[in-house]
Amino acid sequence: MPNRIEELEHRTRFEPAEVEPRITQRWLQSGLFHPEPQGSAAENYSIAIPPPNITGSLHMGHALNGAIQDVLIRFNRMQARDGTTAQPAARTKWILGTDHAGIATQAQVEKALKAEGTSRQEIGREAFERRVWEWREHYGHRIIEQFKRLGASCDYEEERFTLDDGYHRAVVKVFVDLYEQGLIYRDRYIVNWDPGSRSAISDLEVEERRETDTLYSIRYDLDGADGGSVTIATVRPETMLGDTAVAVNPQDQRYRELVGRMALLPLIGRHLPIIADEYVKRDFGTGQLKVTPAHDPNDFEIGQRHELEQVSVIGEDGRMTSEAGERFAGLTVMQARAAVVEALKEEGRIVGEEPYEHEVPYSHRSGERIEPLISLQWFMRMDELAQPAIEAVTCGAVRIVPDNHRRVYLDWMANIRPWCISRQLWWGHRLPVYYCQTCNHVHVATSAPEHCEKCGGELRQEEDVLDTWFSSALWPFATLGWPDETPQLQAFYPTNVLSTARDILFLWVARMIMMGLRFTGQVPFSDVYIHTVIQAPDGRRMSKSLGTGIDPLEEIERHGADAVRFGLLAMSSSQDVRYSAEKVQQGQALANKLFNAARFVLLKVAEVDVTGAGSGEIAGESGAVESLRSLPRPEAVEDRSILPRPEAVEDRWILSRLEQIEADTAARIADYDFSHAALGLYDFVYGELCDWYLELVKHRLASDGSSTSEQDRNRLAAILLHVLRETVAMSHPVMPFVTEELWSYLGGGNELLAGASYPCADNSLIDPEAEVSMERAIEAITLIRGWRDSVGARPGLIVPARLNAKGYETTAASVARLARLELTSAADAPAAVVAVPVPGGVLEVLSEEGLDLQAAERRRTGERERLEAEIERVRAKLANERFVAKAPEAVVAGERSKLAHLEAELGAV
RNA sequence: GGGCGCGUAGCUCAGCGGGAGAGCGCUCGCUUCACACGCGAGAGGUCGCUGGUUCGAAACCAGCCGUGCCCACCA
Repeated sequence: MPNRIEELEHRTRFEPAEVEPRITQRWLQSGLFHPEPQGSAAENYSIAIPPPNITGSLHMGHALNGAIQDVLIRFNRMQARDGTTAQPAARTKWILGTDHAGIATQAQVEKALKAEGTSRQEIGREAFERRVWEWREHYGHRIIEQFKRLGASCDYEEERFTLDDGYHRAVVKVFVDLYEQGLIYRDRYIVNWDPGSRSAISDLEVEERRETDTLYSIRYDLDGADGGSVTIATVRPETMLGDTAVAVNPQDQRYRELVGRMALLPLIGRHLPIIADEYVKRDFGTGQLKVTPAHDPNDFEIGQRHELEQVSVIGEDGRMTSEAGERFAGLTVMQARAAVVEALKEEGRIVGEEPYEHEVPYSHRSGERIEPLISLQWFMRMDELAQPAIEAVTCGAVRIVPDNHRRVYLDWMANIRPWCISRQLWWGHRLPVYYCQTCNHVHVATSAPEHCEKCGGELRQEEDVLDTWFSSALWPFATLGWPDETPQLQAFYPTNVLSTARDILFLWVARMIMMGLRFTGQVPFSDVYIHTVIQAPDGRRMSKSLGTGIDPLEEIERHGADAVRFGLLAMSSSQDVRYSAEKVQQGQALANKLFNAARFVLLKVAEVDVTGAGSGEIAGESGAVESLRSLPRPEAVEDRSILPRPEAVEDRWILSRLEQIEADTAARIADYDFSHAALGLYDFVYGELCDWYLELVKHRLASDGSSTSEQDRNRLAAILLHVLRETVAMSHPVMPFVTEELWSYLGGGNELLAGASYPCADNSLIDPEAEVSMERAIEAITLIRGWRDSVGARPGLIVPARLNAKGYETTAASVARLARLELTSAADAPAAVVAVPVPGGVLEVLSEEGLDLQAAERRRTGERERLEAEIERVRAKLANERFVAKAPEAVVAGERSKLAHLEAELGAV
């Protein structure tokens, strides 16, 4: 041990690049991340990672969410290993895997093929699929490696893939079951057609862009001898070739007479019935609308209501079809638009043109403009699935954090629409649907039937694959072996929390809840945590295409994984936040500070140890240091011998602060308040432990031994080691690498910190019989003065805490201000002292318990009493007639709801 | 159009009923034997605007302005 500590002498900095790979190795070899499936999900803790795309590379969102989940996982793993409980250790598992990402992956491989001068059509489906699998073998694990660099403690030994064999079985079973239950069906429907990928894509993959186009007003003549015309407005004149009606609002007096007559479609000459439909807005344009059921979703619905013909003039390749007429067939949509306008102008039919700004749909994936088209697709009916998923959230079986997203979820679910689940791709789960080549009979089955059950004819499997989100929706249970009742499923399903960004709340989260309930009868997770979105430093969205992305891996390279984790967690406060390199820097500084504080203590303590003495009174037979090292944790803490001498106020103070920060950090992590958890650690380590406590205590460790007894030095060494160990252990979920490294010196064994137990706040260290009294505080001041004088430091401020006229306790800072006004040197300090300065001019109040007053108050009264006091206050306010009469309705209502809230909280305590 | 955020020091953000704060940046001074990824001392703010509630508002309420995100079928 001494040798190892000596080597610290020269490591004056924490070097992530040197430490991280070494630590990662140890973790991976330890098997700590791979729990055996035992016990029930209620006893265990699990998180299913949002599976990154195999095409993906770690971006800021992954890094943040990775850090968040890892904090939860590590924190809970450390809870689970708490040796103080008699129960068998619970298991903690972070379920890992990747998503096959249909469109994105296919696009990647197609790009590669193109570079080789070929195409998927050319090589055929089978060869193409082989190519994609090869691609996946090569590149598909990159992102997993990147998660390792982040320090993410996933179960790397059981990596799943949304397209592996077992997973496919789950997907097929779900499809077949839902088909048999009548929820999956085939229909002609207008879909968002992406000409780029030649596939239908979901509403959720459509991105609207604001563009300025021309709004044309076009005159259509009426059929009949009496002349007359209607004027319609459109930004897409090319679609008029597919018009099959003209519509007006039924309430529109102006056009009563027109309904039932016919208009003539210019250029084509088709007869268009004039119909009345509520959809038409009377005040837009002329209030006369052209209806193109085949190329506009709204018109499609109007068409359904009025049984209109559907004329498709745009094909799946994004070009005009023969239905558009010889003149236009084969043109691209934009070419056709110009040609149609020109033709109409020749006929003098354009009666108005104005610039018009509107939203134009683009494919999220291919970037091409969406063409709404009619095609034959597979759909899933959602209303029946949605109902239980709505109840799960309203009754609290699934808790959405922060809860303002609840309403968004519920609103969306209440208005849910059928889901188009088929995609015209080659990469994905091919639908388990088989068509008879002879009689067209449709078979849906888990395994391919040999012949048509009706006519015995040849069968051919559906070409389409399922929307990627179909398989993702099964993630939390399909990864654990469902539909088999595996031990994994039993031990880890349902999972505890799903952490994700809010943009896939519907795309993914809602669907997992629906599928989980339908197929397992249980919610897939009890909490949904919606994390912050990190924007680029300039406030724009971080995106590769905008060039605003910041690569987290580069940041890790530069500052270390701990620093990046700390920074991201510290940033994750509100809904959107800008990336702040400074927070990462702050994290780096903290890692280094912690490292050096530990180094200092270890080197000093080693000296103390060498002097060897130690007395039985302190900590058993040998010196405090040795005994502390060898003792397992709980005993060490409960060993009263490490309690400080009553007069050592600063010891009592740091120990009580330690207990407080432990309680706070644990509570913050449990509350998903990661930024305060991280920043709280920073404040403690910097502001209290290093700036203040270590500075105060230095002279007591001085090796010349002039000012302190050997006994005190031993005792102090024990306290220092204790504080340091707990601080390091407590910081581990946020900064796993430095802390693991330090644990190899502090841990007293070969145990990894990742597998150790989380320190729990322990009030036994705050001995009620040894409260810091006024007299003792004075002694503390004497001590501090002595130290200050000995190092020649400037006089600090030493002031009393006091109550103001109203009886409120003043805060530390207000005391500071008072002190600054009234005192200029320590010599003027009043005799009764309960507050002391810390470097930098900030004051920390030492109460009679040696703590800050609020914390002391909390401990004294307890949570229940605090709530009761709060409730009493609010009740009194509501009982005040003047208040109720004069305050705005909303204020009173606010107080009432606050009261209700507090009462509920009290009930929960 | 609806919903949800955010506007506090030059920058990024805490604070959310009684003191205007942190990190970074800036100025000055430190080879103080854990740490220059450090230590000490400073400068810097009508807490977006207007009203209201209150003994007291950066914080609570209303309205406005600015800004960002999500959802939505207005041709």
